[in-house]
Parts: sequence; structure tokens; C-alpha cells
Amino acid sequence: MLAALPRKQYQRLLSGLESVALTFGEVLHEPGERIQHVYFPGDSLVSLLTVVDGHLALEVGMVGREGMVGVPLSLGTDVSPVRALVQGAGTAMRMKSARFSDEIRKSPQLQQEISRYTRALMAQITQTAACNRFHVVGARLARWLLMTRDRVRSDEFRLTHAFLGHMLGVRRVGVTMAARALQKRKLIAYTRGNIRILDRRGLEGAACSCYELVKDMNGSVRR
Amino acid sequence: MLAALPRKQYQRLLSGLESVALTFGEVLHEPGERIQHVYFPGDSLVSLLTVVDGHLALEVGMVGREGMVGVPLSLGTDVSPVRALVQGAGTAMRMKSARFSDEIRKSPQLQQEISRYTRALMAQITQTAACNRFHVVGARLARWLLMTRDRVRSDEFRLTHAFLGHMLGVRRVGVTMAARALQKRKLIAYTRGNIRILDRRGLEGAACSCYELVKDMNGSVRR
DNA sequence: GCTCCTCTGTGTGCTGACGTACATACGATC
DNA sequence: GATCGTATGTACGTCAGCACACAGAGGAGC
Repeated sequence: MLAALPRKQYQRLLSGLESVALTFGEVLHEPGERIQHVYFPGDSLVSLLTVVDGHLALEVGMVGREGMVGVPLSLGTDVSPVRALVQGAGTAMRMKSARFSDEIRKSPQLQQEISRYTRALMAQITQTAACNRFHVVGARLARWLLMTRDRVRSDEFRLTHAFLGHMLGVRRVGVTMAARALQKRKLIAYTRGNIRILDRRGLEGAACSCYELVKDMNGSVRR
Repeated sequence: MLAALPRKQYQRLLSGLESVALTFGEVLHEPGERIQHVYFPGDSLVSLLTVVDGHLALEVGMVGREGMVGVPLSLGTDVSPVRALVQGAGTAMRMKSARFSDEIRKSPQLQQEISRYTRALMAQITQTAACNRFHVVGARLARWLLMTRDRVRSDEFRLTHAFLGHMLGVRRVGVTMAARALQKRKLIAYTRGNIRILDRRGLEGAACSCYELVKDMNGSVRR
């Protein structure tokens, strides 16, 4: 995301940025907590989860290199309504919240870039809401794998069925059945926490239309 | 929402505002269309719907006097990802999109107020996403009626089961059964498109926790 | 090799919502 | 006050996903 800024802007931001390694399962912030840093994932991947009734979680957004974690800061608050969970280990740049708020005030370009991303994120959340309501687990799983693929830029990644269950808001068994069906159709392969996409095109066919929609949205918005 | 602005700001905006009567069923904009005006509902009520697979709709947000229709404009685009449907007839103030974009540039207070609302709306959409995934129709119906009540400030309003079905993303029959259950418990009463809340407290008990959560959020955010 | 832990697979009964079809009932209009 | 459109009630079979329970099976560590 930072790469979309003019070089000069980017240079100035650099002094406030530090590179960090994010580990799988790490929680960047919980709902209601103060946001300490904003994160710009590089090859890492972060899930935004909403927590219901104290225990159930559901992914509403996925943030990779195309976005940032901490959008609420640009909307004038330092508390987030969601949990930010590292779903794919890797590196990210981060900046202290206060500094980021400063930078945003000073730089219209940065502000504009953040606005652009904010509306892409809103669109993603909206689409996810409808998707969770209307589409079956199999199609949602396919979509989810494709979205992950696009962000980590790899056909293979480490994830258990149980974890996927938390993301999709279904039981682990539900994931197992859906995953098995996809495997039988030779679209994916997996063993003990390792998933590989075998046939991307085929998987796109199995996914619901939400995948294309959100993809287009991010694309068109990115000029 | 406008009432939260300093008097001076409000005075200046007035010249760009016009009062309009919104009629039930009117569509202010479709997804993908250009937003012509932003609307600030007075005693009217507008639903934000996401459209899936061309026909199915699902409400993701509800806008009354506390908010505005056209948030994307403040995020730098004039196309909306959602349909804005008038769900409760009444009056609203509106402003041409171009003028609104101007005003927002000129007034930090207005911008701040919009930011505040944007994050409340994001929180609402997020919560709704989870609610639609995890909670049963009865609880969601109860929540929906309460949210409507809070916005129109009346215990009685006109709505058919079929319309509610569209909002909640379920069949009309599903609404009928849920509504009948609530009526049996003497929480609501209804006849041919007219719904009345008989026991607000009781209805709050029947609603899912999402109601309180979103309410608090709006409250706390409003200082 | 053996043990233990985690991940995946399978089975059973249940329930909430679906699709569809049709029945009743109110009210506006002629 | 008969008719027609719309709103609501009921019924029936189907299905996706639930809760719970337990059975293999691969890997890490001893």
C-alpha cells in the first residue's frame, strides 16, 4: 500500500516506520482496545474478526500488502471494533498511532490513499456480510482460499481446518467436509495444516461470485 | 446529525441544503450508480442494502436522524457499493454531491463529524455481518424492530412481512413465523402492514445482544 | 519403537431455514 | 356488498449446518 505513495511522501514516512516480523496467531489488537500501532503487511496476512457473544468469531476483512491494519485511526479514534489476528506469518511495517495520526494530518496524499483503502475495506466487509448469509460453506471456503492466495502470492500456505472454521464462522467438521469435496474435485490438496491450490481456475468456479466482485472493487479502486 | 455541528457551521451549510419528502420504497441510489445527493434523514429512515447475485438483498445498515446517506463521498468517490432504500417515509435534508465535497474540504468540524459517523456505520455493518451469521430469525427481527423504533421515535410503523424478509435476508414465511411468536408473547402486535411494539423491554430480551452493542457504540461515539 | 498430541475423517440425530403451494382474511374500490 | 389485490397463516418435504462423539493417522519427542 505504501508503494502507491509518491516517493517523496514515502521517504518521509520511513523515519516513523519499523519493520517487524509477525508470527502466526499473534493478535495485534482486540476489540475495544487502544490501537498502539498501524501495520502495513508485506508478505504477512492479517484477518479482521468480529467477536460475538464473547466467544464466536467471524472474519469480516482480510488485510495483506494492499491495505493496512488500523483504519479507525484515520477516522479519528484509537479504538478498533474488531480483533486483528495474524493469519499468515511474515513481515510488516508498523508505525506508532500518534505518529500516524500526525502524518495523516500533514499529508493529503496519504489521507487520500487511506480513504481509498477505507472504502475498499467497507465494500469488502459489506460483501462478506452478504456472502456469509447466502452462500454455502464450500463456496465460501473456495473464495477464502483464493483471497488468501492473492495476498500471500503463493499457492501453498499453512492452515488447519479448525482455524478455517473460525474464519468462516462454522464448525471444524463443516470445513473438513467442504475441503474434502474440493480435494475430490482435484482443486486443492492438503495434509495436516498444509493447503495447496492445485487448480486456481477450477477453484474460482467453485467460489461464489463475491470473490470476483471484491477483487474487481479493489482493482478498480486502485486505478 | 447536522444538529451536532456548531451553529455557525450549520448556518453555512443551510444554503446548500434543501428539504425533501422521501416516500416509502424510493431508491436514493443503486450500487454502482453515481451518488447525486447526500441525505440527512429527519423523521425518515433509510436502509442500506447489499445486493447479491442480482436479486437477493440484505440490509447492512440503517440510517436515521443520527446519520447520513452518502458516506462514500467523504471517502473520495461518488459511487456507492450499496442500495439506499427509503424504509420509513418522512422528511430529509439533502445536498448536491459536489457541494457536499466542497463543504467537507472547507470544514474540519464537518469532516470530523462525518468521520465519527463513518466509523459508527462501519461498526454497524460489521456487527450486522456477524449477527446475520450467528443469530436466529426471531432475535434478528426483534433487534431490527428496536433499531427502527429508536430512529423513528415511535412504537408504531408500517411494514409488511415480505418487506422485513428482504431486510433480514429470509423468506416472508420465516418472518411470519417469527412475528407470530413475538405476538404470542405479547411483545408486538400487527395487522396488515402495521406493526406496534407493545413491550419494549420484553422485546429487548428477545433480541440478540447485537442490539445493545450497536446502540452503545453509537452512544459512546456520540460523546 | 513407543507415546502423545494434533489434525482429519466419519456417524447420528436434530433443528432452523428453504422452496413451494395453497388457504384465509382484511380492506379498498367499484 | 361483491370483487379483487394484498397481507398473513399453514403445510410438507428437503437440506445445510449444528452438537456431540469417537475413530484413525501423521509427526514430534522421548
